[in-house]
Amino acid sequence: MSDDGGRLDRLTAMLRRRGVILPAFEIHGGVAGLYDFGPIGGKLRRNVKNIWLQHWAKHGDIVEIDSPTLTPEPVLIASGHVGEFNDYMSECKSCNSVFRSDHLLSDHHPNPDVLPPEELNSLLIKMGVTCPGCNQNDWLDARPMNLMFETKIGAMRGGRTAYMRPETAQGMFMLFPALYRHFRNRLPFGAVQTGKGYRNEISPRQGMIRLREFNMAELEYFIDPEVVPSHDFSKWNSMPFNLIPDPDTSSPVSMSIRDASEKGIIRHPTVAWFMGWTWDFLVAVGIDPNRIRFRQHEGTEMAHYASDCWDAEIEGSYGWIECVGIAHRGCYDLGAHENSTGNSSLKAWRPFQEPKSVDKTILAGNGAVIGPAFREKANAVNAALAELSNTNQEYPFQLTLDDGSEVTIEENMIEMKRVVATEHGEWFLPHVVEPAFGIDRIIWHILDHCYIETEKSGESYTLMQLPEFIAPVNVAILPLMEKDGLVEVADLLHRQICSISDVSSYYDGSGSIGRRYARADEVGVPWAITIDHQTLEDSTVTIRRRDDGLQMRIEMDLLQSKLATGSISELF
RNA sequence: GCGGAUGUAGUGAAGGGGUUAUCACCUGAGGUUUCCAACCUCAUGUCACGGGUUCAAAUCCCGUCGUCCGCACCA
Repeated sequence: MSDDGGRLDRLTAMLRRRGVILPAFEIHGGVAGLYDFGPIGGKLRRNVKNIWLQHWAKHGDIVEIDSPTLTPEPVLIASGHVGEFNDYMSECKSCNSVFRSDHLLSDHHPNPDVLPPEELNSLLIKMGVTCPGCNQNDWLDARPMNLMFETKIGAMRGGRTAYMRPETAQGMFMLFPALYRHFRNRLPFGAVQTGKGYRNEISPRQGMIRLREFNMAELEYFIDPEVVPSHDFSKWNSMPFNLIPDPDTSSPVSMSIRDASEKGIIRHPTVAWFMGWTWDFLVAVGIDPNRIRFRQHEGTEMAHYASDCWDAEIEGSYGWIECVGIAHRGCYDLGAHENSTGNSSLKAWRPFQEPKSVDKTILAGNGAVIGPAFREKANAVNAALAELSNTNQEYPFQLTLDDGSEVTIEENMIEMKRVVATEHGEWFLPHVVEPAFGIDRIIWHILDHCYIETEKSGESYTLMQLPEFIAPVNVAILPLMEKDGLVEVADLLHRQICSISDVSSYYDGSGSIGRRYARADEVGVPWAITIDHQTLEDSTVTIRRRDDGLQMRIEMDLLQSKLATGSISELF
């Protein structure tokens, strides 16, 4: 937290005053961790989301989907969220401090996070673990702290338990079969989704940084783990990234992502490739490139699903904050959903280069003997026999079944079978690389980085240097005075500009012209259009550039066509 | 969840058991003004919510909720 002389306070006050971002439900007292996007903020978020979507859509193999926020419990049990977000907490009876039970036991057990609550309780007593606050050993029973919002599907009693989704990713996994068909069974492909996620944080702090309801934007990119990807890193070659690898393997470096990938610091090329695209996106929407770094998760902090994870962190008024997580999730999710449902539609087909002829001899059970001998276990015995690689057994031998039990196999139970088959390919679980963006945190840092406090004729002056295509309002329409027929011309121009798609304008006729320029600058309007008496004569207006106040005169028709094509800046 | 601080116009602050609650900026209306926060006049609050004490509460007390800081927690 840098001492910024109150800049953070002035920025948040401005964001409230101007309707960018403000606490939600304030007249009822407000709720921590819930924020409104006002008229300016709402459009800003829309623009950021649209650019994000377009950033991925242009790859050609990534499509947008949308799935419910309300998620039935079994989905989140399968994904591991019900277990993972159920950290157990122990409360000290004498001083009421609360700690994570597994953290208290970290010196007494190799991995206490796997223990059930009864063992946590007994181990706390047995090991004499004392409260870090008051040094007493007197604990209430550990109870789960579930960070998900729970609800019921079904209005009456006995509905199904559900949760508000803690991430959007599961929706993409549920849609894997539809995506696989959509892409004609060919990997790699991806799906993106933007929307709300929910986490019932214990104590949300730091404004927009930790929210209870937040905007996320996630991409799931499905790949074949056996295909070595050939990504083109050339556009980032001359651009060293600030990398903070897992301290166990390497120390912070500044190097190109291609080199980091080739040296194995980034463990998978596709992760490196998405780091590049992530960097492009962040810079495009107005994040200061010098205040971006990528930090690799250490083994211990890696989420339950990830095999490598890099966070894009952005430096702002709250220090370095992780705003994007790029995780290699392996086949964890698709496998987990297959296992818990028994459904096998989450696989992809990998054809062999050449069809494989399989000509092998296997041990097959003789049904007439095995059936009567093992009865209900007969199927398991046959399955275990089929998996035996050694067909030259000495009889009798012990066979281990899937459930761990052993049976004795006699020679008369067995028939040698020769199997001839042609295999054209195989089914496999795709791996997935997931870049997950915290939209609110990114928007916060855009505002933080673009908020400029300067001086103008001795007075303090603020301006929001948003990139043009992010700006919530594209142009401000300002009649020099509200009389002599200037209002009518200005109002018509305003409505004409608003009818151009993806262009927004606001009309401002109150106060001096300088004051109105200042108001527009404060919320980052890139262009201010002034209607004066000359406009009435020749249909020209002046256009002023936000960042330097430079003005030029232009015909209204040309202005509109330039706005429609987003090419105003070419005029200067 | 614990401890401390705190809640007064759109924003930021001052005040404080007594009738019309201050200040600055902002915002709106009118006037004035021919291009960078000019000026003049006027307007906007039941002082977080609920209860209590009192003749009288924005002020004192209790509770609730929120916010900030510290602790703890945190993909």
